[in-house]
Amino acid sequence: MGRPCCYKQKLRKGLWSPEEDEKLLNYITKNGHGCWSSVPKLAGLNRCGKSCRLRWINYLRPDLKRGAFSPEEQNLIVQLHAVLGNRWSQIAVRLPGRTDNEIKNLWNSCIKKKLRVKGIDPNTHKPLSEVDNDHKSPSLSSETNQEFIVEQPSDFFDYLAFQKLNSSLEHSVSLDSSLCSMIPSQFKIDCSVSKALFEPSVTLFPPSDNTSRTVSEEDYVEATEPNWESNCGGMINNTSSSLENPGLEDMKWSDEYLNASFFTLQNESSNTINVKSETDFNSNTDFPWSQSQASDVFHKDLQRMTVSFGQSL
DNA sequence: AAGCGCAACAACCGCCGGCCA
DNA sequence: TTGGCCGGCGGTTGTTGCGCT
Repeated sequence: MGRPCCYKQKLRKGLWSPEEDEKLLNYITKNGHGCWSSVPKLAGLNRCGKSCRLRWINYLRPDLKRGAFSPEEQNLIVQLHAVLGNRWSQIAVRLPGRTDNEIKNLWNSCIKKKLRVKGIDPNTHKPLSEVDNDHKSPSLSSETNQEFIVEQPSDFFDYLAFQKLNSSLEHSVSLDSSLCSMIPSQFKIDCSVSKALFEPSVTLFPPSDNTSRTVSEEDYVEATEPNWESNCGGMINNTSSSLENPGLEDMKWSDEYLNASFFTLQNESSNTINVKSETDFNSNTDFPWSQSQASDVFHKDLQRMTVSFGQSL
């Protein structure tokens, strides 16, 4: 555990030369990567397999999108971060052509700062003033570099990052019934009794054109003056399935769940904001990776969620 | 021109989980 | 069941380029 790879050999480290890039690119183009540990030897590189893998994934892969992140992409990252936290690889799956490393760097170097300037805590996606008041809250270790760590099962809604109780709704968030049924039983009371209000996904940029967007224009939050009261909102719809399903611990991660929309944001005009389900993403013909790969990722993610909340669903 | 600070990007490190003998 | 190997992930550090003084 933790042993540096290829520690016995004197392998080259640091920046990659154009010659090394060419060797690796040529080799993988012709042969595929196969077992990464054998790639450097076969490609004639004095690098460890891990380094080759990273170079390929983050730089040489032909399906990478080059150039700056668009405002739409940045908004999407913020929205996804609110849901997924620091799971960069999960976020990257939803941004075709972008790598987890790239997104992580953008977040740490740029987006974090922009959110703070706009008075939003990048860890919790709450207004900074609220976060200050929440310092005693055990739910988030915001003072450490372990961002967005859910420490208690009771923080299920913190995990979803839209947590907020409020009775005045203009926008509602309704969990898909199938997802609601996955919520561990100890949270059911929140589903059925309280209106768990969801803060909106924060956007850094106003919609600039009519390109495909995850969030409808009506739901754009004026970033310069965040109006949580009017934009937050929603409740986790309790459904009969969630109440009447007594055997959560026996529940399996069936295709039905995997194909279900993760959740849907609704505003009063019935426009919907879909946080796309894996199925939606898979249907994107531009998506460079296989459906099974993406599905696996989603499956894994959901399993992690259950582990996080100490339940086997 | 030199020095400095900062932002962006690239790469490494340590850990974890899955797989397999 | 156990231990080693491997790939993947997220945090962190190092490097580079640019603007400012």
